[in-house]
Amino acid sequence: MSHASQISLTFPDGARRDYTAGVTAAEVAASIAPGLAKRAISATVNGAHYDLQWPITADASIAIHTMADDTQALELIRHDLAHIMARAVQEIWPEVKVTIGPVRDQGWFYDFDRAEPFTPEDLGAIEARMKQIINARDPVRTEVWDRARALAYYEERGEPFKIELINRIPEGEDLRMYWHGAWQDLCRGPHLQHTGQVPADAFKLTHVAGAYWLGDATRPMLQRIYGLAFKNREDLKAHLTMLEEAAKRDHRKLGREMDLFHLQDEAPGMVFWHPNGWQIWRTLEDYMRGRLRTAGYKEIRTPQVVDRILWEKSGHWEAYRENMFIVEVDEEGAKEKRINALKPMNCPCHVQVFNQGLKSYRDLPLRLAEFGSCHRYESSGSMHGLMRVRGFTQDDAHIFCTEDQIGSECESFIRLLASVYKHLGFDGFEIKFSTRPDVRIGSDETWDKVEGMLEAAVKAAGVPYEVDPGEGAFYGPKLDFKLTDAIGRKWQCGTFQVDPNLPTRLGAEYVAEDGAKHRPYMLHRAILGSFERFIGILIENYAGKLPFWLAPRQVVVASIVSDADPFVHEIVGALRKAGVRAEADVRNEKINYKVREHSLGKVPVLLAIGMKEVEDRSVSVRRLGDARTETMSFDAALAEFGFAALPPSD
RNA sequence: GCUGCAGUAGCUCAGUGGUAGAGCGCGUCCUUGGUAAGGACGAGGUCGGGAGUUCAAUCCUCCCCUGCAGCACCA
Repeated sequence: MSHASQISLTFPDGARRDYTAGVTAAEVAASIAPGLAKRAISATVNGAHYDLQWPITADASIAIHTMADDTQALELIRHDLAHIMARAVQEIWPEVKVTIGPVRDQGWFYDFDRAEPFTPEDLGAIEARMKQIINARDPVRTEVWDRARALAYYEERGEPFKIELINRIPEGEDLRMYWHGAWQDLCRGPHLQHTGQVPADAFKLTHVAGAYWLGDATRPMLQRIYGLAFKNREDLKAHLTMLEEAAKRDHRKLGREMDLFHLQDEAPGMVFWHPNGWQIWRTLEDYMRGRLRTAGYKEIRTPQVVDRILWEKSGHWEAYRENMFIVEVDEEGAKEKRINALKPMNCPCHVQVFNQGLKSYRDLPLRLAEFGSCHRYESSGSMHGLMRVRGFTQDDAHIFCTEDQIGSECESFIRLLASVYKHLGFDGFEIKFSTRPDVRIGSDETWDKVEGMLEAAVKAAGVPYEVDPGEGAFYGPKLDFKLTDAIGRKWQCGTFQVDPNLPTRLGAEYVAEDGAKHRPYMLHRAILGSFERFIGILIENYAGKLPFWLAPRQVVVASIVSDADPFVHEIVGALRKAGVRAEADVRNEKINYKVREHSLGKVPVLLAIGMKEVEDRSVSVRRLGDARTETMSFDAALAEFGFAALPPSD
């Protein structure tokens, strides 16, 4: 076909070299240095990641990767492992149908269609077979096939999922077929040169779980096998250790150990708070109440059970009924049952408060806050400890304002949120700015205006944000705030949404300077999101070791000998008077036992009191996580812990 | 909601077609011990709920509930 024309490749250091068109990255690497040729694994050409064998036909920028490039190396290793696993599965069970197997965080998965479930023993067998395939150092080859050939091939093999995939690939696009030894799979690549390049001791099949074909709940349920893979054994071990650490932080486990809360069958998704857990809640609520008061919010309280008439007006009955707890009541003398619903959100009730009496523009912005208890019928499979529940309380507020107040309200909200997160131990958070979705209400003009205001406000707050196009609510754009916890997980907690819709539906209006009635904007906003979930996040973030001011039991004063008991009680009394949550431990146990028990109970400070302390009116201080002890005077202890018990302030 | 797995003492878990065990915890007693488990004795279970098979079910079968891992959902 084409005669040998020259192309020019630009390297990361800016150097250019000329090659014959159709040159492969492997050949390019060889032309630079034999050592590089040997170590090369793939190449990035014009920003896209390719195999070494892929021909380069035009001028391009190129970077040759070796195993030293973590991002590319891990992608290739994990991607090849997906194929190797699928091959191993089909070698063991030829009747199993293959589907897709992408790379994901820390590893990969592959979805299979098989009548019998995979067992843990099966995973072991698959893993063993995978190691054989790796050790065989089978070459990885690729070919471009035309559609008809690929369809015929999979038709013959009886692979309906692959056929569907091919039919979903746009006409005219190349179909690439990859061989790992004699086994082949439709794949866009890239891959390593041979299976032996995959480290045989740095992967592990972890578990199997159901997953819908193409993520669609109406399609067949497949079996997804998950694997973890790294460049070497040490990295794998480190990751497994990290997973163990994360499991130790599980708030469900810590919640039991620290006696914070429980859940039981009779009330799925509803939390029974124990004294220790409820103490955390109240500390957090009091703190938030203080922050909201200074920020100019008014706290209100609205009903739990509200007639369906209001939900019909607000649109919830139509759009959200599936998720609502319905309460039917036989009213005296009534022909029909009265239908109520437990409120799933607070906004309609807040509009009712706004609507009482005539509001003037002088009342705006009106910030109505409620620690609003809501109930949502979440699907059974989605509940998870405190993180996803059916009964929860939001730190909710709705700001009724004019259009030109949106910007400044947003800005001060972001400042408040950042300060609260910082106080609660989360330094980092990210902002997602979600813009107009395809399906929406309101004019493009309004959207332009409101989006512009929101964006300007985020910019003014001086915090980085990402635009998430089309992800806004149907009624308006929003900001979502995701904080990062101590082990790098992200949690979406805060939100700020502009809503010109609900005030219209529920008839909110105010009298403006012109004497006419106008529609206010309504801003939905939350900082913590839900108390339940946020407390779960706090527990996991701190691995149960809450900072002093949040800890349910802050100080335990433990006697070493019972002759010290009167002084112990005196200390506890004085600490409580100073605002410290203190408890006495005068049980007939040795001090070793008490130290162990309260350390496991995550009490920040233990004061041990023996006769020495009684004699010079001092305390022996032992702080959580520190085996050293320190002696200080009774008065010094009172001053220190009384101060430490105060909530943080700027 | 879907797929798979699970539910035995307060907790963690073992176990068996003939109505059950350990450790921790709990109670009582002894012990007053100086910074991560002192000792002895004791109490405690309708083996998640219902139905079926069986002479007999905690164990086998079916249904339900709840939980766990994912998937889907999260206006």
